[in-house]
Amino acid sequence: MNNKDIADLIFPDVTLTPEEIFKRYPKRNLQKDQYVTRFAPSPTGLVHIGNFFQAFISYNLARNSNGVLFLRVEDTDRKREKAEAKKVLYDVLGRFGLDFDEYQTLDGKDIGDYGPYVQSQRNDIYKVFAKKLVEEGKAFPCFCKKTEGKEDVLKLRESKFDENDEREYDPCRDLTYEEVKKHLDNGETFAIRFKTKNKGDERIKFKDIIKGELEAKANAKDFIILKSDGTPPYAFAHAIDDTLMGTTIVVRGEEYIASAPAHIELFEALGFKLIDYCHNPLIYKLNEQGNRRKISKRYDPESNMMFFIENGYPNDAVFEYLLNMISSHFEIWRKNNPTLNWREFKFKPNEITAVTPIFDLVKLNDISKNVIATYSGEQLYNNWVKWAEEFDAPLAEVLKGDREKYTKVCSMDRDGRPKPRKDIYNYKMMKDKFHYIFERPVSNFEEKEKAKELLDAYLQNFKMPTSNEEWFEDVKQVAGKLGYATDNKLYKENPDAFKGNIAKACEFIRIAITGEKDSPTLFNIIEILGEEETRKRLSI
RNA sequence: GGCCUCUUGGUCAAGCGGCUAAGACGCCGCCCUCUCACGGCGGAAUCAGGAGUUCGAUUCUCCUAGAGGCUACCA
Repeated sequence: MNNKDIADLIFPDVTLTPEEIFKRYPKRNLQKDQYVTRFAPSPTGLVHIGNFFQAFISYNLARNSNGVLFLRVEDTDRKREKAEAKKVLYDVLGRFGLDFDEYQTLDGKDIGDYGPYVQSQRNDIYKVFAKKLVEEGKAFPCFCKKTEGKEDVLKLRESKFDENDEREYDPCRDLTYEEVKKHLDNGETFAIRFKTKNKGDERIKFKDIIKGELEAKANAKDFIILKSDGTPPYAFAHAIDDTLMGTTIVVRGEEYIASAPAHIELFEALGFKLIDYCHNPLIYKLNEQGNRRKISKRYDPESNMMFFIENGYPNDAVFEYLLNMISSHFEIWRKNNPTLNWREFKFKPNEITAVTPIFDLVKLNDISKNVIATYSGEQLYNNWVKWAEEFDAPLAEVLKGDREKYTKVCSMDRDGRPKPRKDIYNYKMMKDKFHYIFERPVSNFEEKEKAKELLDAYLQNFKMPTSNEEWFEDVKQVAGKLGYATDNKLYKENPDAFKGNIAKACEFIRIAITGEKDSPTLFNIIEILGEEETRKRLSI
């Protein structure tokens, strides 16, 4: 009895051979610089910014090289699988408009020739290769008790710390046919483990596109390739799928560097060609002590991509921010090409920054301000309404109730200006920003008497201005008569001779109308509010 | 415990053996006769520490420290 018999014993249903599988996955027809990349998330119920970051890198590599981008859903961990999770994944991807060349639709239709693009539908394929490895003596059935969950693992690890042996050979690695049969007859379930050929003292060199040449201890562990429920863990699925699907470059987080030696040994055992790895840094945040820590879904709302949607950041702002983290050349490129779409920016995988970026909301806000500054008032209005329809329905009704008015609000200090205002970084903040448009503000004057004097005088001769210049002339006249300086130079030379300068006079009007000391050009606001409302606000 | 990765101003960073060590965000000051914003000008602020290689190290090597990752029938 040999390995072939053991293989047939444990995989009686598997009749296909790897060759037959390969026939279903013909080699892709590619030019030499075209990349085939993939996004391979496991559906967890949210899209994490770190995963999205990888997706976005892959997206750019594929698009910039005229290559192929596909989506593969890695739903092999049934314990973590959540209902609706896949829907969430597709929803978020769709919102950001990341389009894939190949994927499976939500209702289960495969688009592309290399499917199924969902791992839970590929179990038959994995088994064929697992059986082959068993036949060749490169893998074996293991009947040991499972380790499950983090706590098990921690305990296991502690017990291992005492041993100096680098090998982790499994007790079941040399079971005879009879022993396997006996376990089976007892009704025991089994997993399939890879049988490492290493002894624990070998070293291995491998290449990472971002980090360069790496060296590490070679794998010396009989790791699982098929769990007892018949599904493969990450390593095995990765080897099979990325080979069959013709991936040319694997973008994944740097937490996988440590397991790369195991993956390489697996590829070799399967007779597969190695695929280029591109281990990108994880995204971090700074904690209170100033240390880095992985951005986490528990404490950092911005780790969830929905954060940006809910707060109304334009997609392009998020993309530009991500690009900024991917490559420091982007910022310079952007400066030199202020009007081009970010999609025009090309980068090579080896140019991806090797150091862990820290998520910086302030920086994102700055980028977002610049993106929003390129919008016309009308565009901004439309985006605002679209956002509000989903996240602030009452506001959406108000905005839609007077399209002309609110388009004007959005146009203030924007349309017809070579250098528009840059103080809006998301749609959510706009309601607060323009609160004085929606309702009369509370006005707090530091010098109420003086303010009233000026406002009364201004109101007395008030007529709706037709231009900014006209408006300013009116204010100057009224203020001048009351003893305000209309010439700032004169005022600076001798401030005591005046009640204040024209800026002071404007401040009173501004506070009366907006409740704020800062606002867009007052003339525009008066124009939007209309004569009646303006008069009301001027009388205090 | 072992293995691996990373370390330039507050943050993001350029640099790839020879520089007064770019630039961006943030901060501060000045200018721009309504504020804010925009814009312009200017300012403070950085090579984790220690050895070594070299005529010369931010750059190469080693050590130390710090941060992070992996060490699951999770990805």
